[in-house]
Amino acid sequence: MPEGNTIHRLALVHTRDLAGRAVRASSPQGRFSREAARLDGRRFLEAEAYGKHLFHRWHGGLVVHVHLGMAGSFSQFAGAPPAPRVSVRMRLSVPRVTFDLIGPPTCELIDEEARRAVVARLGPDPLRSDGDPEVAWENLRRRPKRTIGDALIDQRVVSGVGNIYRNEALFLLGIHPLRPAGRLSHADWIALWSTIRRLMRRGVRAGTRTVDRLETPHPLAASRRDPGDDDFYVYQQTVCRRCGGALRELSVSDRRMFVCPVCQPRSPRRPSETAAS
DNA sequence: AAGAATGTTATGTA
DNA sequence: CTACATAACATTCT
Repeated sequence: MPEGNTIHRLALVHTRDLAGRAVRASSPQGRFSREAARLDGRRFLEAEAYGKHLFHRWHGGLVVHVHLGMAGSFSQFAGAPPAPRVSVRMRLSVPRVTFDLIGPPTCELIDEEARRAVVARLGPDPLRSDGDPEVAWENLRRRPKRTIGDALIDQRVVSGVGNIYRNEALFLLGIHPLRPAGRLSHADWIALWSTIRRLMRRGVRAGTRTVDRLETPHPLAASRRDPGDDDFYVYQQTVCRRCGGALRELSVSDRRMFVCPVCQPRSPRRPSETAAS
């Protein structure tokens, strides 16, 4: 699988809910717009992933912008679609398979300028070849008092990191999520960046990342609550895999985190790092 | 069966 | 301008 900037050729079959009604415009967040519905029968040129965002470039400089949100996924089905849902159905031009976009995602038709505006608000993506850890490091240093756990899922700092990745990455590096970002050394950050990238690559392989997942025919691996759950080091676990002690559960940025109080000290272990700011 | 969950954003407050 | 909190969104799983 190529590194970052993955390009796929797609064809949009239709944009309707599965009951056949035109996709509705719902909340400001759930932007299934009528414009998107007008895409019927026309073709995408390419698709690109940036962080958690998908951009399907299209004729006339238009771009279909998709975000899978929290529960969203591309699901594959054979034959008749399941119960009526709001969905966007697309057909890949290379493997001839139909996918449905299900969940509370956004799907909107934008132009190239708006696409650039979306990307401009995002921090570097560790999975992309243009993802620069130094840019993220600067983003981090601009917010030294924030906790690293909070900063990691801020898409303006780094893009693509969600709650599970931050849990796993901070555990692997022995960093407490409540440690202030300013207490991380540059070396800490570089290690964190590559750990995140490694975890993301594994996620892609397991089928948790949308665009790349289309290349990886493992539909069963797609559900997070399927067998893959056992692969988590700390997320939703109770015992530390490193020291065997009990994990603690705490809320960071209003989301659950699992932390080993022994292996993830709140202050850096080495006294020399206390000078780093 | 009610509640929580992988995420973002609009809104308010400090 | 930053930061923190809250609710809302649609769906699935516990």
